[in-house]
Amino acid sequence: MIRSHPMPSDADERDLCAERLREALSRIDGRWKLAILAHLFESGSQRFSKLERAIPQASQKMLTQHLRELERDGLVSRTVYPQVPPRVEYRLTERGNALKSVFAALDQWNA
Amino acid sequence: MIRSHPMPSDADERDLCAERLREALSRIDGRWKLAILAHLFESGSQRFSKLERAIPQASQKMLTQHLRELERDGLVSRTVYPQVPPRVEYRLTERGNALKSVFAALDQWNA
DNA sequence: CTGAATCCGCACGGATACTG
DNA sequence: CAGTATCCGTGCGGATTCAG
Repeated sequence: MIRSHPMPSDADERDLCAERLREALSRIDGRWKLAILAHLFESGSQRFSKLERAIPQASQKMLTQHLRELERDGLVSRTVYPQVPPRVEYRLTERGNALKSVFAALDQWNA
Repeated sequence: MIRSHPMPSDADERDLCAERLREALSRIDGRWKLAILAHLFESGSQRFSKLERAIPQASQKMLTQHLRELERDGLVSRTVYPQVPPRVEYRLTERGNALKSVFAALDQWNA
């Protein structure tokens, strides 16, 4: 008989683990995401124009796009203050802050 | 007077740090690198054909290419046994093994 | 001020065929 | 067995323009 829910083999476990890690990495993958996160780590919260001036090499499009992805993945929160001119603040979520330990491990490995 | 070797500002430090982290990440970035590393973590050492069968979704080209990059970056060592048919073994270097702590941190964050 | 929309080039990865 | 070599499609990121 062929099981509809076969026992996961060691190979399956390993491959799934690699896949999950890749998924995790994909959330911080992007030309300017680390730079964005670094600025938010340091300042707690930044409005859009500040980030723009802080990372001048990044185009407006990429900044917006990366911020949207970071927001979608729950690493960054976006707050719009209803006023003119518009004002939007980005800050790290708890999950975003939890990345510190990952970066610490990575930095240590890198040294 | 304009210094030829200006003191690095906090901003410079941060940006450089982000750059270094990105460089570190780039070494494990690649569609199949994590899968390769996972197999090597588990088995210690694998020959090319074994990896090929273990990761059938990856094309031969990508497997070779990623292995070359992992070797160039000092994560994996490549040993050729001069015989016919040829036999090549890949194994993790110390630096490659040291990635375990990074993956552990990443996995914990991911949970 | 904070975006959205569009066009474009290039690098990455996939498919296939060939080689020592 | 363990690769090269080649072609090709897609997606990411950059530059520019428009909008609320």
